[in-house]
Amino acid sequence: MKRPTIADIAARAGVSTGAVSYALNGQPGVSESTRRRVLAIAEEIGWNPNRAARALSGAPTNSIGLVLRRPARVLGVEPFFMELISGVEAELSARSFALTLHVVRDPESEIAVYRRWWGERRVDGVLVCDLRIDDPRVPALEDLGLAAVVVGPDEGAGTLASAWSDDGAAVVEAVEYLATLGHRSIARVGGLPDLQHTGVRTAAFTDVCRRLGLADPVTIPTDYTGEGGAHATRRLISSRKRPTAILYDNDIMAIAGLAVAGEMGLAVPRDISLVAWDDSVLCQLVRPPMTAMSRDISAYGARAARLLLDVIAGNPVVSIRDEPAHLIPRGSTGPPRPDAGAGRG
Amino acid sequence: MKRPTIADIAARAGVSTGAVSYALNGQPGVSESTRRRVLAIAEEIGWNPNRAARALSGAPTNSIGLVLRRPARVLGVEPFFMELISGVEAELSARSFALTLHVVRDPESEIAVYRRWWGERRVDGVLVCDLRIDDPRVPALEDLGLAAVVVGPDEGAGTLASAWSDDGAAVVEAVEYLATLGHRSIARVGGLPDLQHTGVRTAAFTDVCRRLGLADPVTIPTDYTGEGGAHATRRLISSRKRPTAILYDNDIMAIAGLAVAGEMGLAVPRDISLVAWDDSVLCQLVRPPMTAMSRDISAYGARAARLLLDVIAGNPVVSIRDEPAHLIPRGSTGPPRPDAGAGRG
DNA sequence: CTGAAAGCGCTTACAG
DNA sequence: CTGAAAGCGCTTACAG
Repeated sequence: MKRPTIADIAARAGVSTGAVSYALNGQPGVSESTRRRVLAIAEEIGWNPNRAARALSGAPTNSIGLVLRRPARVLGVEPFFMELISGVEAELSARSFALTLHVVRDPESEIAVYRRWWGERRVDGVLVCDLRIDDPRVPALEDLGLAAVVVGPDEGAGTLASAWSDDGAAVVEAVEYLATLGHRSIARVGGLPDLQHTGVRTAAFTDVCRRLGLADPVTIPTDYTGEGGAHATRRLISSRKRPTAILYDNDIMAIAGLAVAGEMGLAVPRDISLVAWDDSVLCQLVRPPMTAMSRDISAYGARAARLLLDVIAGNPVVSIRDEPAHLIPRGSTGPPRPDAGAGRG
Repeated sequence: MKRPTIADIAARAGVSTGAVSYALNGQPGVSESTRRRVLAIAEEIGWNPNRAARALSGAPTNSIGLVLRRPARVLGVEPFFMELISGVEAELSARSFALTLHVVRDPESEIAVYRRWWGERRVDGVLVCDLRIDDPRVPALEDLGLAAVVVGPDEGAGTLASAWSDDGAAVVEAVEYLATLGHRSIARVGGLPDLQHTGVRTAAFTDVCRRLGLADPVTIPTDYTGEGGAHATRRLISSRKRPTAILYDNDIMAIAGLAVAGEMGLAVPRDISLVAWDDSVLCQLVRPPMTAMSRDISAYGARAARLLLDVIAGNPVVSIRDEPAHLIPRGSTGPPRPDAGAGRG
């Protein structure tokens, strides 16, 4: 099939291509009757604007970019990203924006992709995930002047807009819940330690444990994988001061931890309580079902996408703070046994 | 920052923009020394080709599209798609191709997106997933002449190229394994029944059960969700002719089935054996770990992407048949108890 | 080997 | 309200 152009429409309608352009774009400069005629013809011959031609005349490309830098096997198993993408998509498709996705290996390639996209005029803006401490992407994006929204806490986002929730408040909720159940020794299996939001959670965890007078707040850093979670759980369970409750930074690790507890002869929650972060259906599929910090990830994605579209439209930059994750109690948490914890025996 | 153009390079090098273009694209028409000078300047000023301008001159857009039509919550929890995307990406980024992703609700929108992409010249080709019986997308794509590769069995793919594995062979392997363990009554919890690959599996399942003289091969169709899998499992376990083994069409449903079996007082694998399809890490995180049909999904994605690039390049259309999934035995399968199965009691 | 020019399909001041 | 024309940044025959 040959792609119809505005020249075809102009010929049929007996007007200039300029008039057709005005009519199609709802600009003043054509009579109502001409506009209607043009619109009808465009519809009839199945015309679609050639993006390249529009972009060459300075129009936005109507697409945004997302670069992910987690290993493929983590991406596959982490429901987080796909849920985020679903939410982003819901917002974009309503406005006929496209999402361009790229998976890279290292931070340098990530910046190189931004530069290339900017140079190629391939995207109007980007969503930035997994912000790190002193992330070099922030100044790079600021230099380029590429519209960008950080999906994460605004700490370290520089002049870029950001959309996230208060992870610190969520950590506090989880710890206070466990403390109320009677736990005095709570450990945490954390995500990648150089991520900004991991830092936020770790700081909040340390603070609230101190404030509540709990045992030394231990956080074991991991890479978010099931193996990482299993390994950390093994270490915690076999440590001299075994905690009575563990808070995990995602749900894959929590479920791995549940299996490890079973292997090591501990009953959940009688001997140890486990709390997952992120509440994908997995948490309800295991036995006992996992108590989890639940949040609407696809809503985050939608919110971030909307913010990015605002930034692209030139609206003033504001950062959005979404609702924090909230605790859904299920079977994996309960009061500690009076004699539980190797530190007390 | 202002984007540098070939005019900038031409001015610096003291040649015409045409010469710059030839030099940059490795075309004949410029001397070696000029080429080197041009390349050096382009590198120095950080030039990137403006995609829009190139596309307007008929160049490919160097991007491919993928439209997904599963509900957002399924996408999030199904490791399949993200793994597929990882594999596609691995192949694309090596050649500087971009992936444009779109999530839609119904088949009509899916075709509308193809039409729009084609009209806009937004992508050079598309990857088509979840092919259905008499899928209207196939003739639509054939009409448009948009390069396309079906990720799935070639049944129903028409003149489009396809890349998939022999799901039938895999089903046979699973059933023969269970039969060898002594199972005579095997049921299946299938995926969406109107998907082509579900049909292939169902046909193979029916055939092999008949060939081995097993009990009536029952397949319960589902929507691939954990709830769907749980519901189907409940039905099978409480049916008068309770099977001694169940084969699931994905791993989420298998894990849901494992939980249901436990709730209903059945021990796995003593009372019932369960086999998952797709072997994400989830299968190893539950207890007992799940026997699963394992396949390298990201390799499928890479293979399909490579094939699509071939099609875009105008190479002859060939369909690829990858290695079938193969069985990884774990703790969720074993011999049936002599008295197991309500049909025998 | 090189330059000048047309053209891709749009948008948008600029004249009428 | 409308038309003729320039321009976006490339590519590519066409002359020299």
